[in-house]
Amino acid sequence: MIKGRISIKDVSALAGVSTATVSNVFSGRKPVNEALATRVREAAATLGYQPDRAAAQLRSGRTNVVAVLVPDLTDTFFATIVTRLEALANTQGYDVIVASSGDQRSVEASRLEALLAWRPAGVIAMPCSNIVPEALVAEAGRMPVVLVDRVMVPSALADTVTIDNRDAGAIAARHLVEHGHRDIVLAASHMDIAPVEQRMQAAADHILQETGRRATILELGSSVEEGSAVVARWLERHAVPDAVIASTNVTTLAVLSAFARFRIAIPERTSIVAFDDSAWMSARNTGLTAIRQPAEAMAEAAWERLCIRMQGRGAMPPTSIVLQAGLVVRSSVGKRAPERAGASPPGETSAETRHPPDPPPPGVERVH
Amino acid sequence: MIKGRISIKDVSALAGVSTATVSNVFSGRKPVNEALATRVREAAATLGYQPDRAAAQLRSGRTNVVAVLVPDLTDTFFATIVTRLEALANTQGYDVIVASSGDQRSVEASRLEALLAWRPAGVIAMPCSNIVPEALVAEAGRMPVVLVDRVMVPSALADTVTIDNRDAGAIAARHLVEHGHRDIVLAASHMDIAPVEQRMQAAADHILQETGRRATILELGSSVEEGSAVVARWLERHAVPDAVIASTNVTTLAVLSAFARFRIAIPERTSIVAFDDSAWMSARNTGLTAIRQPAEAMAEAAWERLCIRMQGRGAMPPTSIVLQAGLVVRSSVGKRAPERAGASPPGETSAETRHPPDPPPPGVERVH
DNA sequence: CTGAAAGCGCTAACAG
DNA sequence: CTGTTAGCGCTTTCAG
Repeated sequence: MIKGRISIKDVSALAGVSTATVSNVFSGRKPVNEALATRVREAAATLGYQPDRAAAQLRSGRTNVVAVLVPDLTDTFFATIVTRLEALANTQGYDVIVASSGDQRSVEASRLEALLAWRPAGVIAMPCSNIVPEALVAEAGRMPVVLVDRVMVPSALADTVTIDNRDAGAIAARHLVEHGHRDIVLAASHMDIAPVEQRMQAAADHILQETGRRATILELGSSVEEGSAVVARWLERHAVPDAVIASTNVTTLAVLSAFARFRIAIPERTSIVAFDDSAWMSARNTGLTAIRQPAEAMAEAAWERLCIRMQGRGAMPPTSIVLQAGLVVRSSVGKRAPERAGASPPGETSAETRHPPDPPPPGVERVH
Repeated sequence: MIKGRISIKDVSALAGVSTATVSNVFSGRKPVNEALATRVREAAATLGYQPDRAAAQLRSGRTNVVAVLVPDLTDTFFATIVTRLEALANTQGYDVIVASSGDQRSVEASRLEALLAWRPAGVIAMPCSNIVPEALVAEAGRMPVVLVDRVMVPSALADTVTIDNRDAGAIAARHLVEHGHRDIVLAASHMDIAPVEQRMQAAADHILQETGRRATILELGSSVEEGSAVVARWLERHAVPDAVIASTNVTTLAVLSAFARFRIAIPERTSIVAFDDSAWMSARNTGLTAIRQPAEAMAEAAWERLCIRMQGRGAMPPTSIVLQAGLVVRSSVGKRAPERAGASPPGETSAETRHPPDPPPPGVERVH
C-alpha cells in the first residue's frame, strides 16, 4: 500500500506466475490457461493494478492511439465527426487524441507536431486549408493517414473522404433558380478552401448557365462576427439579393445575423440555402432549407479506411471516397414572382429595397 | 536512413555528446552550454529526431497530459470549454486528451477508465450526472482533479468550477415576471442534474414568491428530438404558457422546435428565455433572450486551479469557484398586457389558445 | 557543466 | 502453454 505504482511484477508475484503470463492475460496476445488467467485477474484486482501504456508502447512499438486533427471543435460539423470517430475507435480498443487548430495554419502545424509525437497508429486529419501541412505529407508514407473534408480530390497523398461538393453547390443553385431567383449571392468562407471553392463554383456555373446571371461571391472569413460584418458592409452598398447560398455552417450564421440586423425577412424578401444542417436550423418558425452533409457517414468511412490501412501491410494506392450531400427543404426559400424574375436589370430595385440597418452593434444589453 | 526510428543515441553520436546532454537540451531540465546545445539541435534537425513520449514518460514518471471528460462534444458549451482548455494547456506544454460520454453513465465509466490509463498529470471532468464516477472519486486523492459545471457545490471531493445556477435561474424568472408573465413552464433536461435542478428550482421559487403561481416543470431528456416530442405531447393537452425558461442549450432547441411545429409565435404568443447563449440564438430576426454562461472563463478558472494542484505539493482543501451568468436581452420576451396578467385562472385561456399542430413529423422533404 | 551507466514497466523472443 | 531474459528510448543519479 505504501508503494506508488503497482507493476506487473507485483501481480505476477501474488498470482505465482511469470510477468509474461500476466502480460498475456491482459493483452490477450497469447492464449493463457483459464485457471491461471482468473488467478491473475484476481490478483490484479486486489492490488488495483492498471497496465502502464507508456511502458507497453515503448516496448512493443505499437500504439492504440489515433490522432484526429480538426480546424474547429466548436463547429458542430466537426464535433459530430470527432464524436463518431471516438465512439468507433473505442469499440476497437483505440483511443483518440484530438487537436484543433482554430483554423490557423501556424497553430495547425504545431498541434500536428504534438499529435505526431504520440507516434499514433494513424491520423485522421481535416486540414484547415488546402495545403496539407508538411509534417503530414512527410508522415503520410510511413503512417496511415486519412484526409477528410478539406482536401482537393483526388489526392495522390493519402486516402480521402469528402462529399461531392460540386454536386452540393449545384443542388443548392438549382433549387433557388427553380424558385425563380436570379440575383444570387454566394457566401463563401475562403475561396482557397477546396470544398468551399467547389461548392461556390458549381453554384455559380449553374446560375450562369440557367439564368445568364453572374452570381456575386463574398468571402466572409472563418468567424461569425467577421463574416457578419462583411455582409453588413456589402448590404449597405448593394440591393438586397433574391437569394443567398451559404457555403458552411459558419457563413450561414454570418449571413443570417447580418440579415437580422437589417431586418431582411426570410423568405419574403430574400431566400437562403444553408449548409451543414444542424439542430438550430429547424428550430424556428422559418426553418432553414439546407444542404445536409452526412457527417456521421463521413466519420464512418474515414474510420473504415484508416482501419484498412492500419491492418493492411501492403501499400495500396490512395482511395477517394465521395459521399453525396442532400437538400433538406424547409421554409427559407420562397417563390419569386415570374414577371419580376430576370426582367429587372441588376441595379433597378436597389433604391426601394435598401433598408437602414439597426443601430450598429446588435443591440445587446446585459443585465447582471 | 534505413533505420525506423531516430533515437536520442543517434543524435548524441552525431553531435559528439552524451545522450544525457541531448536529453537536457530538449527537456531543459538542466542547463547546457549554448555551443553544445546548438550543435545538438542541428544534429537533431538533420536527422529529423523527435523525442519519444512513451519512453520519457516511462522513465521519468511524469506526464504532460491532462485528461478532459465531457458529456457531449456536440454541445457548443462543452466544445467551447474543451477548445479553451486545449489552448491553455498547449501554452504550458501540456497535451489534452478528451473523452466524451454521450451523457451515458456506463460510457462515462469506461471512457474515464481509458483516460486514467494514460496516468495523466490531472483531470478536468464535467460528469454527466451528479454522481461523480467512482473511478474519479478514487483517484481524486492521488491526482489533481477539477470538477466543472455538473456538480453539487460545495464538494468535499475536489476543486469545482461552476456558475451560480440559482442566481441564473432567478434572473431568468425575474425577467419574465417583470414582463408580466405568470403561467411559466420550466424546461429542464433532467432534474437530477445539479445545475439544472438549481436553475429550475430557483426560477420556480422566484415565480411562486412573486406571482403566487406554481411553474410547471417539464423533463425533456438529453436530446433535441426526445425533448421536442415531450413538449409537443404536453402542448396537445395544455394551454400555451405565457413563457418558457429552458435550462440548457439542448432544451432550448427542443422547446423551440416544438413551438415551431405548433406555429406558436415568439414573442407574440409565448416568451422564452434560453440558456447557454450561442451564435444561432442571435442570428434570426427574433433573437433569443438568453442566460449566457461564461464558458471560456470557466475553462480558464478550471485550468488555473488544475495548474495550482499540479504544481503545489501540499494537500490544500478543495476550493469552489463560482462564476456569474448574465442575461443577454434580445427579442424573445414580450410584454404581457397587465389586465390579463394574473387575472385569469390557470385553465381559462386553454380553449382559445390551443392550436392544431402541423402534420406530425416536422414536414421535412429530401431532394437528392 | 558533461558523461557513464542503471533501470522505468512492459513485451518479444525463445527455451522449456 | 509458461517461464526466462533482454532490451525498447529515455531520464536520472552520481562521478568526473
